Amino acid sequence: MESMPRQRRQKEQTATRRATINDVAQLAGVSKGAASRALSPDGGRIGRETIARVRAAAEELGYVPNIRARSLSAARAYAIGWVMRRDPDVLTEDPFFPSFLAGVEAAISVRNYTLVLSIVTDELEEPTYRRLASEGRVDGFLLSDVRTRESRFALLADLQVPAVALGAPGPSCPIPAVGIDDRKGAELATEHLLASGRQRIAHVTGAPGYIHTHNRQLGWRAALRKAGKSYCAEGIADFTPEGGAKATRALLDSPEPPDAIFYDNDLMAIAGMAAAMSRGLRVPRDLAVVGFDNIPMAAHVAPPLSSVATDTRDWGKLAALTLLDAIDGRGTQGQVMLQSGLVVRRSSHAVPKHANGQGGVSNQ
Amino acid sequence: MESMPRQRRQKEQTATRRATINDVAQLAGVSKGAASRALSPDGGRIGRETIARVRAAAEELGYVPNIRARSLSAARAYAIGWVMRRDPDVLTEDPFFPSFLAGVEAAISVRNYTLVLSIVTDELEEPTYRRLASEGRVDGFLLSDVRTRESRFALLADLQVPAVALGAPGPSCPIPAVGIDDRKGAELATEHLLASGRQRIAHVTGAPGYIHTHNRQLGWRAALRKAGKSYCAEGIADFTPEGGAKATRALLDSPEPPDAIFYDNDLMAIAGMAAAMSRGLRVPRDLAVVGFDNIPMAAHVAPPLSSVATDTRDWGKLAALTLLDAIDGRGTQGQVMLQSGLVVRRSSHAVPKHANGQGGVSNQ
DNA sequence: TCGGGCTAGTAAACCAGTTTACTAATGTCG
DNA sequence: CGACATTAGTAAACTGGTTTACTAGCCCGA
Repeated sequence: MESMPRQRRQKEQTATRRATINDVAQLAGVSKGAASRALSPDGGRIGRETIARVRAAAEELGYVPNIRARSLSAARAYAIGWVMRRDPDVLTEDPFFPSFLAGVEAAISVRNYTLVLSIVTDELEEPTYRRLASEGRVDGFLLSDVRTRESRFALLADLQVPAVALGAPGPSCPIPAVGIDDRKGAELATEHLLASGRQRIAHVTGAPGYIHTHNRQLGWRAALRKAGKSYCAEGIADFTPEGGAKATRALLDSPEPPDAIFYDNDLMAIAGMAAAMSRGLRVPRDLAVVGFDNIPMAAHVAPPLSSVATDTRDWGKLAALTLLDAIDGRGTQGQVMLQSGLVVRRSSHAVPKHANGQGGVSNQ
Repeated sequence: MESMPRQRRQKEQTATRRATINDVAQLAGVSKGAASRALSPDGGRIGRETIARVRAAAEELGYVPNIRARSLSAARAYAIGWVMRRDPDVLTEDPFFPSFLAGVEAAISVRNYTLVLSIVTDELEEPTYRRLASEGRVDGFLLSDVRTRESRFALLADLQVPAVALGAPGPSCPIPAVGIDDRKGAELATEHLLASGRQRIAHVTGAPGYIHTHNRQLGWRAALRKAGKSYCAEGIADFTPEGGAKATRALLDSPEPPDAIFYDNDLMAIAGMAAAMSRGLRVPRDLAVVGFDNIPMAAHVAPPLSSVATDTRDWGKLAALTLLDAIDGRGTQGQVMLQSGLVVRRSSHAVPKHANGQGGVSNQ
């Protein structure tokens, strides 16, 4: 009784009550149905003069349609969901986040959609998808961090909700996908290191089991193979600074240490550079480094970090648009790949020929 | 006609349709209203035996209440909103984000609430608040990045939607607030630098106009005053690595350069360290550095960065709980301040006495 | 045995929209 | 000039829940 919603049971109350379509209809002197059609953009079967009168009334009352009522009637949530699974102790700052979200927002807000975001632990991932879908909270999902063995495709088929994968999951993927060309990006980075004269180019991976980790690995390998290199030391890490630092130390401790390392993201690359430098190695002279993501920080560490760059904002925009299309039944089944470019900074500069014997200390 | 939602106009269709409360009531052999009450947690006026029968029926049908219908009837969205204003070109990675969100999610999901997140540009901020509120998309807002001259308080009062401020906006704030003690944190950092023997402790601020920027400035000043220091060089920056680097260079160029800098966040501190080191300064010997936020990266740069740490996950949780209380009318009007601690790493280590004249080069 | 209070349940109203079924008015054509 | 579309509008049904108003049945005491 005491927790009853304050807005109930009041018809003619003094307090400001939000105008409903009934109010608009009454003011315009038409029926509720006519008002509804006059306000809908594709308003069929309604006179031009009536449309004007209704719209004027709506304007005057400051009428904003109640999305809850519309949702119920249209059997739509006018919202999309994004469930991010994040290990609670590895809640690293994700550069992907803000600009990707800004892109999503730009795309969906003009269609009057909103984004429902959940950050969940492993065991809550599936229940969260189920809840959002079966309660009718969202009309579709963005699927980030697609795994190589992806259980969510089956889950979504079961829930009968459209989705768009963020990444390049390959031809077997049953849903549309919008991603960056990880493989190509990794190839670019590796080729650049080769071109700058490096002989032993190692790789520090992101967390295993993810499509993007896998594709970056493929790109690195392909570039090495094309160049006829057999050296292919690799450290398995997890996208975190700590993991990157550890993997770097392990590589440097190996009998044949690398003279260049390509990292699957910038956070690891920055931590890796720090680890190498704290052992007295000079970057880029003794060790060249390239990262991935091109976070704002990359340009402002010492030395500035080369990195593979993508327009994440565009990515978010495109992914969201694709999802809205899928929701509307205009399913583009294909996969879109955004190109990425390499931003070269000092961390991977070539060592000048004449400088080769100059400082002449360390591992040479 | 062709774009008509597929689920309409079908009563007895073979395709799987989600069970409604009518189905449950029918299966249990009771009326719709009885079923509703039997399923509600505080189900009054209903027999124990009936409750059991209805619940069994719901279980059998895999019934999940439709939030859209419930929303309409209860005049609640069962969602909270978070509108982040972000300059599109300064979409820096925000360490605050993921763990804070995880905390929010943990708090609201058990109450069956969801989070609606918007990242908007300046001019879209107010319209977004208006839209989310007047459409009835959300029941309340989290207000981040509270400004010193905050226009959103009036806006929210106008919209008649509860909100919780994330920060410590001071006693004049008309809504409850949950924040970290920025002032205390900054004081801690500054006192630590003083204790490590630094004489000229400068400050690089975050973007001006924000409460937390202001409070950190107050803390820094208070610590200096308490110690009787008159030196108080300050660079105005904006929380971005680039801004931090620029401000650092300006401070170092001044006639009386600092021997320590306290930065308003880690991103700036890391970039600042890099800028200083690229000029040949040694950290911590020539310049001690302390940041704020303690992002995971902080421990993995060279040298490892000292920083003011807060449990952002707890913060998110508490803020969300406070907002839910406000939505339910159980308004705690007060302000909660979470304590933060200092994590000391190498970037601010004291210079050993005997080492003072040892390297004996630079600015001494 | 009758009226009063209590319990458990039903039918219907309600939330605020959209859509359907129907009707009145107008226009067109044979 | 009457049959028939077409158009513009109304009233009512519908979305799927919650809540209210009402009723039937039971126990109890007078």
